[in-house]
Amino acid sequence: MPHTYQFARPALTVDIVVFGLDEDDLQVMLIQRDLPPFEGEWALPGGFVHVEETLEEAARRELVEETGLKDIYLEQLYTFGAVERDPRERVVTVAYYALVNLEGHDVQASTDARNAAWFPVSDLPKLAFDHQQILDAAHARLRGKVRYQPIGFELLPDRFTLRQLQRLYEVILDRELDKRNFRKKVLAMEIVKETNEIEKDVAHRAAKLYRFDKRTYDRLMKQGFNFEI
Amino acid sequence: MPHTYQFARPALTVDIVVFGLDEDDLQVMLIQRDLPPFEGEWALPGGFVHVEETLEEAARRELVEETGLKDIYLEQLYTFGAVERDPRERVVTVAYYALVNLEGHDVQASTDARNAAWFPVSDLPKLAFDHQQILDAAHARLRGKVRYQPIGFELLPDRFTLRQLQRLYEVILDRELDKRNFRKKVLAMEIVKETNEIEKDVAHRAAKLYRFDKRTYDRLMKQGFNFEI
DNA sequence: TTCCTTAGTGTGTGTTCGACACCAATATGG
DNA sequence: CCATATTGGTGTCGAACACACACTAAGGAA
Repeated sequence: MPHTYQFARPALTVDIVVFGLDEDDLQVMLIQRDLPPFEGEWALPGGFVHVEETLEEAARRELVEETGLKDIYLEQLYTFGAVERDPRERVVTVAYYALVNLEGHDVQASTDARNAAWFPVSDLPKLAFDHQQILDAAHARLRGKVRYQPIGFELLPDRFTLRQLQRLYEVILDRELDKRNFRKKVLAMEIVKETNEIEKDVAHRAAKLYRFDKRTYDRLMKQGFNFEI
Repeated sequence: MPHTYQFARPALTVDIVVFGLDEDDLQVMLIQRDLPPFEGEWALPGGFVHVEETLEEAARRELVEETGLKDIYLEQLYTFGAVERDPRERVVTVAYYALVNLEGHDVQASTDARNAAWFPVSDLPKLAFDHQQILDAAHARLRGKVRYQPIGFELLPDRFTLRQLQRLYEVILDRELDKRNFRKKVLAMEIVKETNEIEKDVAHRAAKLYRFDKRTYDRLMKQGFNFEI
């Protein structure tokens, strides 16, 4: 069923940078390509935008198809339109980034006959197309955003310890933070609430579990704040 | 010369929100449409992306064609992809925003047989398509960005007074700032340099003219800073 | 020369940032 | 059961910064 237009049109795709938090690493979900070009190389999940779906719908659809991930935090990153970024033809891609916590979501590493896997951002394989550039942009955005928005909670399980939250920030910012100052700051902005529960099955003193205060969280998410920790 | 593809493709356009600074208002450049749909209504400058040009090239080309503006500060804003945003067919648009100073650039209000004009953001006509939404997003971005990047200098002439700079910030942030604290802060970050010149033709004490220190400016532009004034 | 308008300048107070060290609780292993 | 290893949890002090605030200086206009 061919479609004809008066002027040539670039193809339009979405690509998604999915960040996940491991015990001590920031990870990214990659797909091994089973078709040329770049056959066998690793690439970001993504695909063509259908005419009857929005960009975000396309991103969510591709995520489910290729990785099984759904109902996750997703945000538009940037649109990449270099003329030669795909060797076959002109392809413009709208990049999104996603945050998931590796414990909560059931990640089917392989669906759609493709090979999917997590890689630590600090040790990535060579990526197809300009996907390294897209990933760098997403990482930079994450680092920048964390300073003025309470982003990143999506990377943690529902109940978490303050230590986990701190490590999240340390991994994203790539530097160590002072424990006392961190706790002071986080508690002061009232973004988390103590629960009655404590950690289980740890070989040391168990930490209290916290959860976000959704109200404060959403408010700060909108108006921004200053997290120069 | 028709072009045929196996699957239907959305059309791809760029739209540009051009901000300019008047004596006391933040303004936006709009184009009056001479074709349906929305014939006669005002819209953002923009147009189709050609297959052999990048997105930014398309934005700059359309700006020259429709407003005569060139060599200006331009930054990608967001990509809008709602299915029904154009009543004719599926059109995805990559929005950019631009900053110019109204004194420096020779703005041909009308080129390309179209009617172009500046409007204060506080008093806009009804806009075609979803352009009001795009404009709101650009305005929000400008307000947000001004807090952590020395953006906005592009809105001023080459030499300017600190009073002008302050009014720029006041207009963007939409609140009054303390003169002494403002000057203290701006001078402390060494982003501007005093010149030997002073204002001319003013009916009161003439102010010193300043210009940016390009080195500091570019550095802060990259690494960001904190402008919670 | 008087008046009007904007330019230009400094201090003090409260708040926040950032550096820094020790005891508490629990599991493990001898 | 005692020792040890590991992480949890807490407070203070000095420095830097944010913010509120009011008067004199300069120049043109009437």
